Amino acid sequence: MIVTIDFNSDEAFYIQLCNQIIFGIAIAEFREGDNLPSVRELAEDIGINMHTVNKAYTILKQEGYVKLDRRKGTVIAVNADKYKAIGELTNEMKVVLAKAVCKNISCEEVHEIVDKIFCDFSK
Amino acid sequence: MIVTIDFNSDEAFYIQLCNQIIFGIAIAEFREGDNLPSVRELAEDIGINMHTVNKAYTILKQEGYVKLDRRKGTVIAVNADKYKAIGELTNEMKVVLAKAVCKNISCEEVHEIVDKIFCDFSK
DNA sequence: ATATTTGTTATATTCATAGTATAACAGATT
DNA sequence: AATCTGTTATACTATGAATATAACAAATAT
Repeated sequence: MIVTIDFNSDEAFYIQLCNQIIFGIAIAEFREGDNLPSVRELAEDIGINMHTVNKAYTILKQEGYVKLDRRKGTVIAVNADKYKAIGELTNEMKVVLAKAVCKNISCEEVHEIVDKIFCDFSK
Repeated sequence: MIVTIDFNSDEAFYIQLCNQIIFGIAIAEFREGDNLPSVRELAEDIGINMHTVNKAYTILKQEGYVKLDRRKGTVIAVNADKYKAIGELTNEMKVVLAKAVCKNISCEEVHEIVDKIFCDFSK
């Protein structure tokens, strides 16, 4: 998978990295057990500092998307604490859906968007 | 509506303000034409600086949730550019739903969460 | 008319975070 | 022994968040 950085974005580099790797897992381009490039290698590839990549990896580890394997390095390992995940998802959705309601987007229209996104992930 | 600030949150004050006011519109606690407290009054009430409140109001104006009425001050006025709103909603949902997919949350479970949140808004 | 309130703008300061840079360390591999 | 992994420490720069004081134009109220 090709990880890229938008240097003009107002989003922090380490956030962009986290989101792209999570995206990669969602579309199954990264699979359980796959190892990510080393912090130094990835930093070199995309032209940013090693510590910024390390920060992203550390967060992904805390949030249960990867783990450290002393043999391979950082590998994909999703800790599916579903109960916790649903709670976090609900909170994030509240903010997003409040905007939708303000803009007169209906519940049915949201469902359509959800279906479309899920469909995109599985192909 | 009572606007509050979580001083221990890692979210910026002005972001918290924006989200709460958007929330207030979504649950119809704020209605079209209602006027918000003045920047100085609200800042005084919640114990933060005037400019921080002004920053939130400026963003809400840019994103089409309020407008300036020279007579009343800042009033609720939702600019429902639905086409644009759906595009923004879709982008925000992609990030949130990617996490959901990683954590094995199904499309149906997301629909249930969406319904529950929409239900909460309309009461 | 005068005083007050509205949002807005300008300037300056403090503080936290993001990102970079160089260096070193413990485990594991080659 | 040399090389790779993530990790930690320290230091620096730049940017944004939040505060503080001050002033301005437009509208309102007395």
